Amino acid sequence: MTGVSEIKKSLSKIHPFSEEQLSLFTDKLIYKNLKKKDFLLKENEVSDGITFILTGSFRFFKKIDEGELTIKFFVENNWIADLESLLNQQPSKNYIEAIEDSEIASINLIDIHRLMDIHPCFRMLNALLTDLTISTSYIATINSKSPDERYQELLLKHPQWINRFPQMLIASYLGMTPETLSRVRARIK
Amino acid sequence: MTGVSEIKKSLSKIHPFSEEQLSLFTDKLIYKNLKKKDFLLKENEVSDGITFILTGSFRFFKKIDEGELTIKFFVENNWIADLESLLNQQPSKNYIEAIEDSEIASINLIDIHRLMDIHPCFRMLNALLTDLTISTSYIATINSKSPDERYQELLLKHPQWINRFPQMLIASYLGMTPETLSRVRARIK
DNA sequence: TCTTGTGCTTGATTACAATCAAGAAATTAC
DNA sequence: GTAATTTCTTGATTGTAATCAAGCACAAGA
Repeated sequence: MTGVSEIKKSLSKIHPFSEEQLSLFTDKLIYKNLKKKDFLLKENEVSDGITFILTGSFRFFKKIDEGELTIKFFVENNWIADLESLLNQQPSKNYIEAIEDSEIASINLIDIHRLMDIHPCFRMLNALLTDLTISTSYIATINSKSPDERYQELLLKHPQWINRFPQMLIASYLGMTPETLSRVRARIK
Repeated sequence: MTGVSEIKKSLSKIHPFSEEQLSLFTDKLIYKNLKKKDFLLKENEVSDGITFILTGSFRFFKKIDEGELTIKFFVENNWIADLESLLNQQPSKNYIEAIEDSEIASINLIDIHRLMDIHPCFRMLNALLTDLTISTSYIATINSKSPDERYQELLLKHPQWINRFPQMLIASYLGMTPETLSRVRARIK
């Protein structure tokens, strides 16, 4: 039970790869278990590939002054990476940390490039990158909505996150203090 | 004078393409002139390629409620695109508008793919995508710095922008009202 | 089991940017 | 070149989220 089928399913969504091609890809995967609070990537490290989350969850955050700013959450059956660091092979400005104990499978950038060289169709893997970008919607929400609206938007888009992750992290993601989030919650439900 | 040399220079920065390869690329370029306030991309359109700015400037923004949120500025000798729309070929949630009269050269996504199929080294074009992402630093600044600090950071990073673009756009980029920016400027210099 | 610590809530206060408003300056249009 | 429109500045006021603070709930650890 390596969870390889979920990975193949994920790849099949972006392109109708043949079973043989899928296996070429999954043969390159490196499996790992991370404990809660382990880091997948730290500031100044260079991201060396992309990681599929088999089980568990992660947060993508940035250290600022004394605090931390949570930029994204990632849960099982999704790919995760620091795009800025990965594409230009430059030191990351961010952290990726396991929120829960997690099982992951990673593929190296070098192996991805080799695959692309062998089968041009693997350039379709680029489509995976979209989910790794910071969406303009997120910025718009943070920037122009009230705390109440931001929370309600999260309730709509990712209701599962709210009970799964500590409120301080949710608050950080929504760009407000834990106190404010607590009051928002009291107001809303 | 097509400005093709600037484009070759830009490509050479990401990979040592041969002169022949560079020409294969530039042969596919489509040139165009845009007037101030013309749109390169509008909401719900699907981005069909990437564009090199030969002269002029653009702003990447999103409509929110009654207003607009400027997310990025782009000036000459840089590539521009809506990554989210381009990679997944989905309708854009954003606008790209010329701030000044501009000359541009665009290459189609289909042509990029063809190039990648012919010469695997063209997969290095992916490195161009980094500049098109929204950086976590931007979010951190918007989210955790005071208006004064945000302005000073812009003074350091992009001093040329401040006189080149209208203050209402700068204010929108810095996530504050034009009134606040005006007061910040009065305080700071 | 008790202790220690972390996370969450609630309260009081404060700081500060948004808003509303009006006039000046600058740009655009005719 | 003048009029018209938009942008920028300055002022007064207000709303609201951050901050500071204290107590509670719960979990982890000894």
